[in-house]
Amino acid sequence: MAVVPVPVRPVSDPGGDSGLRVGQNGAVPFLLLIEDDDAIRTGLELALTRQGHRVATAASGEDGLRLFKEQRPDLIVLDVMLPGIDGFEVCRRIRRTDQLPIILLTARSDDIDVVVGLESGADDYVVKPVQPRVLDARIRAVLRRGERESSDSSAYGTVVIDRAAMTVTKDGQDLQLTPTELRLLLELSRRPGQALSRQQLLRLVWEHDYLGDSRLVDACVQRLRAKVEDVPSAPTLIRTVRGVGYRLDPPA
Amino acid sequence: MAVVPVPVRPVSDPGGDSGLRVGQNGAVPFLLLIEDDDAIRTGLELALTRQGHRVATAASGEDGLRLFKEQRPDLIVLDVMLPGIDGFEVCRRIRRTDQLPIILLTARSDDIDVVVGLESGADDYVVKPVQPRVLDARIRAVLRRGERESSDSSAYGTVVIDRAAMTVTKDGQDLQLTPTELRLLLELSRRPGQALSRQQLLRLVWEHDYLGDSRLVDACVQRLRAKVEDVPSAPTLIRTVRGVGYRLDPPA
DNA sequence: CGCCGACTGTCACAGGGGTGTCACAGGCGG
DNA sequence: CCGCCTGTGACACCCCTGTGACAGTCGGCG
Repeated sequence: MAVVPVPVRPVSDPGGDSGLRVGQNGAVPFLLLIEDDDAIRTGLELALTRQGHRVATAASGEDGLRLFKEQRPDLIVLDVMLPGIDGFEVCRRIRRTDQLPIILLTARSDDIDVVVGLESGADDYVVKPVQPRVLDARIRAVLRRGERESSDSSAYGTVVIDRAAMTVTKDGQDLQLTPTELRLLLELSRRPGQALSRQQLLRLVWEHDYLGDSRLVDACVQRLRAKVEDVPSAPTLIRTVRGVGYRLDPPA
Repeated sequence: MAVVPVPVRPVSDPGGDSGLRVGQNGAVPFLLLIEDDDAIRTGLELALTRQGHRVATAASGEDGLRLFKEQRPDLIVLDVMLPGIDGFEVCRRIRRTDQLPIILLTARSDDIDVVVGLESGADDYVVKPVQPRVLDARIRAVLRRGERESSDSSAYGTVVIDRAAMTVTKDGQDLQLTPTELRLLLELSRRPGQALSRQQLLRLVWEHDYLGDSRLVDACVQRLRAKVEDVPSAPTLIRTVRGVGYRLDPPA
């Protein structure tokens, strides 16, 4: 029986991405709000700005498309009922070339509209009236999804852990970790800076409660250090916490 | 773990066709539906199956988590009100280790719930009662984000995969791949650089959940390597990820 | 300052498990 | 009827892994 020992990334979210994926970690999201109703537009702009976004606004589909091309926002909040070209069409035109997240905003709550909206390429569909904090939550959810897909690897100095490829590289070249070593490193890297006891590591990596004392964890840590550390005898990544266990130090 | 009274149905397959549906955006989505209400669960399972998904179901949070670990679905539809651990908690636990899309499903439409739900890591939040076609549209919208826009042809060194022509060439001349070999290579190439477990590959290429251990995948990989690799005994394209499965390396 | 105990690092080795490989039989279509 | 593809089981090999013993190190205490 071939038990898969390490969590495998779901197949539906592939590794790299070729589209432009803006909105980095930490950076302030830059939104484009396209809405023709002055009151709603101003109100939402204010609310979203308060919640920490940068907001550009447009009052028509044409303006919206133009502004989109100029400014390259991270996300678009798009009203459906617009004079001229409507929201669905704006959405489709943008989707012909770009992949950025689009949230449709509408007063119509017909199910068929939801389906049409989502099929024209939108990522979410929100019905007015909407609480600003709800819209904010949905914006963050959509942005979060994008970040997840583009960055599923973490770096510790020159050591890079790629969870999708299930590989660990150091100075760009592949470290040939064994399955157990990889699991150990993945579990440690899931909680950077946090000390994990041998007991915890046994449960997490070996999946059995082991009360007896053996040098199992130590031996595996040693082998891992031999591959990961610059100077295995003076480890800087996988630190020993005396009396407790081990801890993976985040990069300085 | 305590035995849960409600039986867990592993997988229901949308009947009928099993042709080469690798052409466009790939395989049938595999969903996990976690919902304790029998009527709703059965209804949604039927509806989603009709819409072309493969669906596994669970009636409690515990069952859901267990099934999730076993089956590795592409997406989870998760009821919030569950006996035992609730949907929010299930969501958070899954998010501790995995990135797959999660859609929360609930009868409560309080704004605060939406915010809490999305912040616990969900990708979308749908209020019951929901039209199956709306849920389907939202599922597809969420999955669409994760799909890499795969071009019609991609090159891996001297090996060129032409999705339109459904041919694979090496150094310009046609490799006569068998249907299964072709599907395997196409599935791998849809996620370059991502390690896929044998179980995932069985689901994607052979479309059945096979828990027993046979050398099926290995044998097919071997045959594929014999045709694709320069030195089949030292593969550079289809790499083995020990303890996990296989991975198609993107060109350097 | 030095001793002592407890904890940790290190290593070699034997056993086991995962993977590559192959041959064969059944299935399916030409 | 024939040939190709495909799934299966067997088998060997190699690497991984757990274990125990021992040495080295750290901290505490007198």
